[in-house]
Amino acid sequence: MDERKCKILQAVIDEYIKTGEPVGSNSLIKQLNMPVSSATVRNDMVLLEKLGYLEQPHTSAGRVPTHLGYRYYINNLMTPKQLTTKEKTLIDTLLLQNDITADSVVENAVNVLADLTKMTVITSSKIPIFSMITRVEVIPAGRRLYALLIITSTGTIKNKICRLEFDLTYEQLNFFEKFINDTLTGVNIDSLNPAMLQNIAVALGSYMISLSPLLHEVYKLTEEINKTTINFTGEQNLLSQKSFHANEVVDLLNHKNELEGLLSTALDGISIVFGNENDSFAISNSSMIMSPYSIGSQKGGSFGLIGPARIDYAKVIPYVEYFSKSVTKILSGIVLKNDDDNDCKS
Amino acid sequence: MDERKCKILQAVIDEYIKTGEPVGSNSLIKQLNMPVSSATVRNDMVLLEKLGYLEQPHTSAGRVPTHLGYRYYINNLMTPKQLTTKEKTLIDTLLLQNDITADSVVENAVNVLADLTKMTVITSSKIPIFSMITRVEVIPAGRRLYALLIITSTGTIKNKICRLEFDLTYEQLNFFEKFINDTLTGVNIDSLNPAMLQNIAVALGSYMISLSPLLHEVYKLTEEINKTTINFTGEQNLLSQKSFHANEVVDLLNHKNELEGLLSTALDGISIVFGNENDSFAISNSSMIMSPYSIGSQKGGSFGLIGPARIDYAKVIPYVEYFSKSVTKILSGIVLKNDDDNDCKS
DNA sequence: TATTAGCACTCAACGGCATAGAGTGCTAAG
DNA sequence: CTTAGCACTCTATGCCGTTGAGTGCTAATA
Repeated sequence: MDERKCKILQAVIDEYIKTGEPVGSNSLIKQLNMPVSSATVRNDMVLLEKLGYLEQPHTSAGRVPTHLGYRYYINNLMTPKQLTTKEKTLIDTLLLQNDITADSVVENAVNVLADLTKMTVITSSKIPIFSMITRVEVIPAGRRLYALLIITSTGTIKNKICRLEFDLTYEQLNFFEKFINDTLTGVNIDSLNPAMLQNIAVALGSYMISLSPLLHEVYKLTEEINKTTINFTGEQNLLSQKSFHANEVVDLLNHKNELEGLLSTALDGISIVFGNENDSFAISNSSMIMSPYSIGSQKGGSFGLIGPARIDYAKVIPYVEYFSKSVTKILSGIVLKNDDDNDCKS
Repeated sequence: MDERKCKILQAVIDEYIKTGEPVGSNSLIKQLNMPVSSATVRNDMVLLEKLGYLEQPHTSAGRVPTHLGYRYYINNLMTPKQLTTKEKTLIDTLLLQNDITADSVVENAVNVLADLTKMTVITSSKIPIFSMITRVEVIPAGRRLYALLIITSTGTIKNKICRLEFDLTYEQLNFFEKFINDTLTGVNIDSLNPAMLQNIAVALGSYMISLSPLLHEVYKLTEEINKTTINFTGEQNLLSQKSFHANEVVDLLNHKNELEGLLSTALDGISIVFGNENDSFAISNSSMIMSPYSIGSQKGGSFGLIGPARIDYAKVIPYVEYFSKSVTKILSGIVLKNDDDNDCKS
């Protein structure tokens, strides 16, 4: 891979990303005004094809990048278009417009990212994993109906309404609320498990029979908070990609679980997957750019941008990097703020 | 419109719904073994075309129903395929699997309906309009953070986290919670308005300055509950319709507001709209079957099934009718149940 | 008068065929 | 190692001609 071959590979991919058409030797030298002839370029392209970086749709067509080609391009050739300070301040403003709870930060960020890049964004969020229970509330909401509410240190509120088989007295409810808050406040929400639940039930003492159904519902609610949530934004952007069939897209969107698996493999920094390389992400000629975000030193989730393989990586990757960093910073700030002073009642 | 012409129109539409291909006079007499010749059928078809019930894609093609044709078919010709008792009991079971709150009933029903009919279902839900406030809770959730919670008589729980500019004391909070519940419990949620809010703020007396921001947030939350929500289910079913372009579908899904307007026009019983007949519902060759549901005597919302114009109306309409009735019944039951005995604290 | 057999006509769909053009690989010369 | 030149390949495009389903019209029939 001498310098000229690199230049040619880069030019082919740049051009292909721009036009979506196979790139031939002639159009290449015209556009690049290289001091060599098209024949030379052709010879080099044969080599690049042997190396697996390019391929031909058919004999008499130009060259198209392979996944390997894209990877080489991303790692060695492209010059990322760094964000301007103007863009950065715009993003900063947009990201801070909804910074009260961790959930809302991520949700908002994903929207902004999909909007700015005109791509489809997918997030898997594990935020609850390192949040603590801040408060549990039980509120009568009708005949034998009770609303349960859990608030976590990252600002997540989750509620649920449940129907019991019998009525509870005011006294029972009061006891339960005090008991459950004494027991669970400050507990990490992912540390709860059936065994622990059993112990807590026993600790209810004489109230066990009447209150353990409610306890069980609380547990079920924590389980729900615990689930990794996965969300799409900007699906329209995928559907309006004319190179994709609606059916493929629908298929993709229906396989959230596989995508979650993929996203969870995202290592620090940017990683990229191509469709067909991987069974769980199978729209042909598509790719996903992934990056995780964290809270403090712990992993908080990841987001991935999905689009055709010929994404403008040079432009999009800096975006993803900046978002990953910003979201991490904002989330870490929120945890600090909320832990800071949590006792306004004192 | 003599009897034979009706039979022919019906046969054309039945056949077209089944195959999606224009129907010709020959295939018609074969399939229908009518005691007349194809020439006679042709003569009749010319008439049906003049009446506006049929049209030809081009001169040498068979006939295709027009919107007018479908309407005539639906109103006069088709024989609805009534649901069997088996189907009814299945639906009943499915509908009752989540009957705790009004919201969950509707959400569940829409899912089941989309699933059974393999179509896209859209709901506009006005449930909150006739629900009363059952309880308002304010829960400290971090530094200057407060979780607000409103529970309504139909089981809707809506929460929101808000950040205030200053800390509140335990005493202030306690006062607010008692005050706001005394003031708002039993109030219809759509009867709140800015003027009323003003009065309540004044009634806060010496607490007004410190607590009116919180009051304002409560009001904003009621406004949010009040909004007509509109939801899609089974979008995949639309996208996999090969007669629709992905772009059209995306367009449609992005125009929730127009659809809400359309849905709100749904009168009692079934109504049907065709695409292109109406600007706000513009996928060509599509149609929507709508029906409202109620709670007691008040309108609760509507749902609409969206699909190609050649829906199997005879099959789908009875479904929609049955759902409309069932949901109405279940919702009315919930309101009764929840109003029944609302004072377990006594 | 309503029906029908017969027939000429229309038009989309399909396949075959020639052409144009972009691009290639190879070869031989610089 | 580079390049001019050339034969070759293959898609895309457009132009028939054919096929077949379906039509409308007419004249004969019940």
